[in-house]
Amino acid sequence: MTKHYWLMKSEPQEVSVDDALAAKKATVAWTGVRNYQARNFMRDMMQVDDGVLFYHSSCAEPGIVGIARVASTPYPDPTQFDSKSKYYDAKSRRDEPRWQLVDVQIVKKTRNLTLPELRETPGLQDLVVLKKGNRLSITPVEAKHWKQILKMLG
DNA sequence: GCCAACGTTGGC
DNA sequence: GCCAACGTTGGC
Repeated sequence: MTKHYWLMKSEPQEVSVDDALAAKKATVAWTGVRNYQARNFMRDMMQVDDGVLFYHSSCAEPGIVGIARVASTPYPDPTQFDSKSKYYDAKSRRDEPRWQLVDVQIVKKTRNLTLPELRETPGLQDLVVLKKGNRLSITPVEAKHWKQILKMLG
């Protein structure tokens, strides 16, 4: 099957690229997604070894801060069953989990390729995350954009 | 803190 | 099924 590419947003105050790097095998479970479209990307589209742009959002300097990969097949997000978690979902049942996630492994920390820099780069206008009003925490990235961004990050 | 944009909920 | 109200995201 064809390899896909993704941009995944994380708030650095929750899980930064450094937090992910410090984790065992530089791998984190992508917990907390509670949007159906983003979930569907993880559940239905992602495959092990898909490319991931690790993006910091809701912070002083939003931007791409690392290259990562999808490191697992989809499985139920454990936080949906944890009543102490802010991601707890009382309507989700163990025999029919509502929220699925994948593990994401950092391949390389990069410089911060900032949002303004992305916006002014010719050729990246169609990057989904740059579209007006976009709020999706996981967006597909076209192969040509992936290649261009990797080149920019050296 | 503001607010545009969008998703979800629930009354009808 | 419609749609107003409400909640959330996320840049600024």
